[in-house]
Amino acid sequence: MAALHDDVLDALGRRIVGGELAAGAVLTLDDIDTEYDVSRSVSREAVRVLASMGMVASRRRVGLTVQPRTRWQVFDPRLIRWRLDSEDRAAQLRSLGELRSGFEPVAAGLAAVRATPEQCGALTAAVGDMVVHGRAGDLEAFLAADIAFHRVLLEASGNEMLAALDGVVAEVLAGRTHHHLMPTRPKGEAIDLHVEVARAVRAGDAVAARAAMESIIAEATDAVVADATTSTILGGDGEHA
Amino acid sequence: MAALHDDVLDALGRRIVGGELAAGAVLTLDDIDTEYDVSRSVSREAVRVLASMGMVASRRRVGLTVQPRTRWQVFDPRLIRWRLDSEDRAAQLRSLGELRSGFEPVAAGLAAVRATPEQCGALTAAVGDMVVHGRAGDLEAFLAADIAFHRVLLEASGNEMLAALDGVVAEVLAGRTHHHLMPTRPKGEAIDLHVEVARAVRAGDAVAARAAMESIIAEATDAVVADATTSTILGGDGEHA
DNA sequence: TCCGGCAAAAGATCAGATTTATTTCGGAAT
DNA sequence: ATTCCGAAATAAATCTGATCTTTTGCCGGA
Repeated sequence: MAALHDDVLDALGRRIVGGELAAGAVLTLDDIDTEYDVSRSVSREAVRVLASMGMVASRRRVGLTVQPRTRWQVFDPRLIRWRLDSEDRAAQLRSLGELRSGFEPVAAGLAAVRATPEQCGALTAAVGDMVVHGRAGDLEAFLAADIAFHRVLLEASGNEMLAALDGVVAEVLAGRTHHHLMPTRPKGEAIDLHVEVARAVRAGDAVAARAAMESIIAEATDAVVADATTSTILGGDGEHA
Repeated sequence: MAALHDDVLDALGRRIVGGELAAGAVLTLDDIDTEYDVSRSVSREAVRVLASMGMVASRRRVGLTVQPRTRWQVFDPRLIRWRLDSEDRAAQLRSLGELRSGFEPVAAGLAAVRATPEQCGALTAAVGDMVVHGRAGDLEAFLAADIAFHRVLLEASGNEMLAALDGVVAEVLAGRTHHHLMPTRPKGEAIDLHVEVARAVRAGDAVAARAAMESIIAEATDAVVADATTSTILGGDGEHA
């Protein structure tokens, strides 16, 4: 399973995100052919995708110009992944968090109106898992249940654009857990809020679902901010290269 | 300015969005070469981008399989445009509207905290234009000012993902105006709310900015719903095939 | 019935020809 | 002598047709 052009795409994407290839830098297909020892169509296909993400622009006689960040399609999951893997991680998580505070309450409100019985069941099941694993202190299992909960909720919103953001939410939750921005044992009140969202959705209470979700996000934001403050006091968060 | 592969990409994208090529349908590069009378790398590059948007998946010996909608990268501006140009327009506008009700209030709140003096000035100027053209009943000029207002606000949020949604908002606003989901003359109260957002941002009042923006969206949603209801009563909205 | 190898189908890759936009150089007019 | 215009040179993307590789379905034998 080679996927040569995919390798080149990934390598170039990371170099651009990482800043090695800054905005305004120019390179040619020939450079890429030589550097990665691939043929024309391989470099071309990689570059074509990069161009479709707004990261480079190609002009005859000039070459490929790296575009400024304002042109990037920042909702592309690949780009999000690259940024999360780079020194940009903190900024990316902050952006995603702020975004989430906007759309997740809306999704909760819509889900209360539109969720099918099956989705209500899945939501309840996920909450049950969160309670169990939260009490047991199994962070990975808790994370999985948390991700499942939010995924079902977004899907139940009946809005395909909100549903498409499930990957974003999963990344944020996973990032928080794996970079130790979570308490060693999930807080009881956070879990209670998830229980409340599930209840409100089952009851068809959009206002309550929305309010509970807003509290979840607010609580999460506070937790991250508190941790960041602590890290700063302690002299860094250990994430920078 | 040929851009052969871009033509093929556009044609294929529209066929998939339009439903002519439904999920599960398979086609081969050879089919594309023949049908559009282009050579391999042209079809390949078009397909590569389509694959990066989650619309098709390619497998050796099988060909290109059109993917179900749940796999699509629905935040890709190209896909949004295709959907807005297709019979899917109503659903796309609804999705975008719901999404907007989530993130625009957040953006307003952040802008109140982060907007630079220049951005405050641009916001005030845009609001001024809205007032003038709204009173004059010049819908196109009003639309342009409206779009400018929201663009500046999103940019002032200091969050590049929110800023990247400016195209989405512009499409929604333009779609509403051009498909006559707006009153012939913009409502005074809607304009007043924009004035209030600008004032709150200048004053650094995040809570007020957020609240005013929520009112703007709610007002807009009501207007569209009211129109849709009227259209239904009148026997259809003219958008269905 | 099950296993292994053969052959075809289709995507993946390659080397090379073509097109186009920029730049530069030469000549003429000022 | 300088500036302006146009044509030729050139660099780089774009496109083409052929070749390679992998996957899968089929067939024959155990």
